Amino acid sequence: MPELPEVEIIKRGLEQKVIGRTIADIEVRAKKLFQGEVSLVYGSKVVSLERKAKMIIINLDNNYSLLLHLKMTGQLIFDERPCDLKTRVAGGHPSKDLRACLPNQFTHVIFRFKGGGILFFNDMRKFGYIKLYKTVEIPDLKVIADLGPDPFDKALTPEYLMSKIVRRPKIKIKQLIMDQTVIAGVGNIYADESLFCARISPLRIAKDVKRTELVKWIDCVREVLNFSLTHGGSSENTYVNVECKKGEMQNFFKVYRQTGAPCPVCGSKIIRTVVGGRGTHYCNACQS
DNA sequence: TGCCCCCTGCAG
DNA sequence: CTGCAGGGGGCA
Repeated sequence: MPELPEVEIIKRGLEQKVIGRTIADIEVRAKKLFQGEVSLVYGSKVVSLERKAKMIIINLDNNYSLLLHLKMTGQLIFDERPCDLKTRVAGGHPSKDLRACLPNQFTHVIFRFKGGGILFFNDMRKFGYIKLYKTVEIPDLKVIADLGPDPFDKALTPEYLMSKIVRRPKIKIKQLIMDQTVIAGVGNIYADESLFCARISPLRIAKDVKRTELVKWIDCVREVLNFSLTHGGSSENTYVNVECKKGEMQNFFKVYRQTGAPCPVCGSKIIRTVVGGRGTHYCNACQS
């Protein structure tokens, strides 16, 4: 579900809530979604958070780190209530905002903090995960080490993209920009929206995309991601922030899931097709 | 490089 | 009922 803006918003929200708090208890309801020995985490304090592509890393003060991926439907919800660590019963009722998120049959992992505060990991489709590693191991994990630059990183240049394209002469531009080893954090929504912004068809063979178009696309992807960040991310489906609030970006989609609707630029109908097994939306008149 | 799959819910 | 869903690993 969440792509770069949504994960970034969750990460920023979590920073405000959990940095400096001590993890007293972890309740793992779905074993599959938590890999590692929970007791290694008990008594450790959260020192910092990082986002890498669509992953969140929670660094602890005992030389361990938690690596989280929300995949399609993961949610991280923070509840300020105090909690009895023996009975695992929270005091009082969740706030009105949280009620829609807490806890439900999709709550698979629950962190309880010393002195109060509960973090819920919900995931309807159970694709997400939390994994415990030694902090020093994180940079060498394949899923981290292989990542391309963040879209806002100055290392993302047309020359860099062209260097990636050379090795894969048949790849379509949309598949290229969704490859996390090329660019970290762009998923289906922002691939479609950024390509529309740059007037590049998602079906174009990447090697046929001109340098000037790549320059435009880099501007566009940054613009689209920033726009989404300022509008709270996309909540077309299950995305909510740590306070269980939806974003508004879905109200501003120009092509994504707008099949049959008029193109906001030229009025012709938005088309849906499939690229790399993913629903792909574009304007055949504006994008070539 | 393309397809299947993990899992569950929802729209048509 | 079928098809679809924003991720991405594993397989041929």
